[in-house]
Amino acid sequence: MTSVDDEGLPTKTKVRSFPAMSQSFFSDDESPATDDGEFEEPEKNNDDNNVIDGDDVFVYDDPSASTTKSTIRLTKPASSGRKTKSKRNAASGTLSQLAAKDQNFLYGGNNDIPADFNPDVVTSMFKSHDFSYLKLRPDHASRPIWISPSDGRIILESFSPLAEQAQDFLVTIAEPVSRPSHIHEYRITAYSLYAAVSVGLETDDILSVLDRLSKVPVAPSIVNFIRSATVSYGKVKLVIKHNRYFVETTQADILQMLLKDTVIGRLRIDTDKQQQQEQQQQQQQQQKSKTDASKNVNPNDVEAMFTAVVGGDNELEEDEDDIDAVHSFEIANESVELVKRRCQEIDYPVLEEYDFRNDHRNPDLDIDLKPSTQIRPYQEKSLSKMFGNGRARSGIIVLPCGAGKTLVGITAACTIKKSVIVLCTSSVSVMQWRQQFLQWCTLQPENCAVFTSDNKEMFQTESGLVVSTYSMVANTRNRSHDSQKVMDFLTGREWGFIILDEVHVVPAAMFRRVVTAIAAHAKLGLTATLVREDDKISDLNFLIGPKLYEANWMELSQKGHIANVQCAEVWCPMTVDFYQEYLRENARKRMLLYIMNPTKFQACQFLIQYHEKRGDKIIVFSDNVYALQEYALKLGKPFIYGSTPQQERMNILQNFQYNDQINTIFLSKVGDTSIDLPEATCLIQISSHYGSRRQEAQRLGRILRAKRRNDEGFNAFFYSLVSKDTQEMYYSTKRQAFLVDQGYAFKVITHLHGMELLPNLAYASGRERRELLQEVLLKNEEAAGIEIGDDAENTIGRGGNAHKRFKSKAVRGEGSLAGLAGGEDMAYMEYSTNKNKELKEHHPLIRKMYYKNPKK
DNA sequence: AATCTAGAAA
DNA sequence: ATTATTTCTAGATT
Repeated sequence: MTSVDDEGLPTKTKVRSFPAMSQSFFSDDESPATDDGEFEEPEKNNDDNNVIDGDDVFVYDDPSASTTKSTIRLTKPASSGRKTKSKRNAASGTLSQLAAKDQNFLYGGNNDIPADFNPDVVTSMFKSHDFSYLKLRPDHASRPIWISPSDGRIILESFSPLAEQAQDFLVTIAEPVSRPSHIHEYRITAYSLYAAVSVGLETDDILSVLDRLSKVPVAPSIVNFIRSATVSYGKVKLVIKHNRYFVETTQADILQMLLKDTVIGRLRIDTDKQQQQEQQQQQQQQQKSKTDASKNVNPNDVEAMFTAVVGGDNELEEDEDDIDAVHSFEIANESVELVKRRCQEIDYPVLEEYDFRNDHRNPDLDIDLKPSTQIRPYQEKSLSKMFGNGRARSGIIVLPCGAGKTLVGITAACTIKKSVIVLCTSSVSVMQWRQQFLQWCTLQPENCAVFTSDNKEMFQTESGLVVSTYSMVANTRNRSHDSQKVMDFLTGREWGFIILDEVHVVPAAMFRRVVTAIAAHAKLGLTATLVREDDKISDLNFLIGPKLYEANWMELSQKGHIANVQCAEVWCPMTVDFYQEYLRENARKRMLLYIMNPTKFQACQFLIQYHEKRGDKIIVFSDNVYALQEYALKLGKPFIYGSTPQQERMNILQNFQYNDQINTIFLSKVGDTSIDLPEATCLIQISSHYGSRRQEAQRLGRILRAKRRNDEGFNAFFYSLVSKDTQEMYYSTKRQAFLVDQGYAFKVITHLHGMELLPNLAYASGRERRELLQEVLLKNEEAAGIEIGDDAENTIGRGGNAHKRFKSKAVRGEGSLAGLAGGEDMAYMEYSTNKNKELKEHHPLIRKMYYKNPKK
């Protein structure tokens, strides 16, 4: 059953590529091991290897026994609570790491943790701790979770009868870390607890439910952690009054504490004299005491701080007089972010709730869902987290693409019924949001304004909806006159509600400005992928609010809300020629070589043909524009990339959607965002942006909304084509991490059965392959800055980009322009011969060395 | 009014 | 540690 196509590959390569995926354990449908004693290795069933549709087309690598074993060992102490010494040496990792095929070791050479292992992803929980002292409860088998006493990590057995309830509960109190099929991992953090309490759970509820579900008694360390994290919640509020921000608390001692805080105290600003409120005098007093305190007290000296607070008799007396009074001080709009961040650090996360029903200062907006609008259960669930106590809570809702994020936002807006502002990433989605609003609810078009570069409207009524882009609002550079007018309008009023589409972009320095620029009582962030490759994602906690709800992709797919997707990674061996060059070139040039790998091209061609026959609509993604054009032109398929004019794009997309003859399109990065793609059922990825998990997930999302999803046994397909033994394999693993955490299992396909038999297979002959190689090398030279006039391919593309390139060429001199006019073939010839010479000049010994050290 | 260009930013 | 590619807007040009 297993067949590996290793023809023509260096021996070294063959050996190193053999260890296969370890996630087979998780993707197997066999029931996981029980709790009594040793885990049993799941029986390997070779028939199960052929997963896709039962067709005899794809052959997968057999899971290697050793890898599987180490995987199983790891899960055991997690679910049973018993950990023995012998198990500590197993490689460690989060479940995501375990579930993903661990390709890192391909480069590490052994099973030790490679040096480039990301410590954020992998914890040493199973490696350095011994939990065998924990006593299992007699009825542990019927309890589904286990909690690590050291770091609040929770392991859930998702096959337990109680799993579904437990999952609902855990999603509320903890962050989902990884949710493959059998074992789920969560983590309790201060912020997740804050979110839990903010949706209405009491400390004792949390503890008692945890205790009921846990296989071992909940450790005192965890109990303490939960108690201390939840006790200070909700004491500090941030409210907007007349478009200004106030920090509020009912407890004077907390106010004292905040004012004495080194960060927050300084950010307090004097409240306007005209705006005097009853607590004005109090504030002055407190300010005095604050300055006193900060004079005398070294902020680093906790002891002194404490006595300063306790010793301040006069304030305390005052406070006792009016316990019910609200103490507050004003902060500037710009300081909001700082204050929120600081409050979180000192464990007094600010509460941002909007009591919209009792807000009579801001005019209501006449907006309601149309009666025909249906809300799905999970959408309702996410909204119930937001409006849990009759108020609007700021936070983030995470739903996969195609699951109806827009409708969630609209429903929330219809609940609050105040002026709404929607921000999204591109002007295309601006129009979509507007259209969706008009489609799903009773909002009148005159209440609905759009603010983009070529459309600057304001609503004339006293309340309404504005849709805009982040860059439009965040822009600080010179604005046009109209733009400035609209901006003044946006910043000069109070907004009831702000919807931030694709929130994961917000933490970027530029986009976070919008959060401070616009005063909104309630904020809702929507996203499918709450991950970034930098560490800024946690900033969302104080920029917007806690994560209110995160859908389980697998669950939605099982219930038919999103399509069921088969993910596969196709390993394409490099041809000998290409691998030789690959080993020789520097990192930058290597990329083109592994993307243009002829085997990969063939695999792509084969997959397209196979799926077109099945009647699938196929999208091929390539980040690299050169490769995109080469592939598309060679296969005679339409393609869209950045500089494809709008008209052309529409044309191609329309054809793709309705024309039976056009079943495949090629897309560059533009397909990731900003294009409203018609539905596709198959997706092939030939090149991608390094290790971006977000991009991978976003691309997968393109096939989740397929209408045929409810057909019996319908599957959508997601292929990632990877050149074997190249950098690409490493990136590929990183990219998949998010999806693997969502429970997707990537199958590894090492051989596409019948590919060689494909008629008119591209690059079947050695001559064609060499020509391609030369072309690619030529392209490399050009990219490195050598002037040659080989840009002819680009002009064939449907892009308006052509002129751009011509222009840049023209600057370089008349000679290259002449080449463009018709001499390009000559250029090819010339460089081809040069390359050939270079090839021969390499000493055989040197080549051998490269084989030995493929990393170099 | 459409189209292009530059600069910034992701 | 960082490229390449793409987007966005405002303003100039046709």
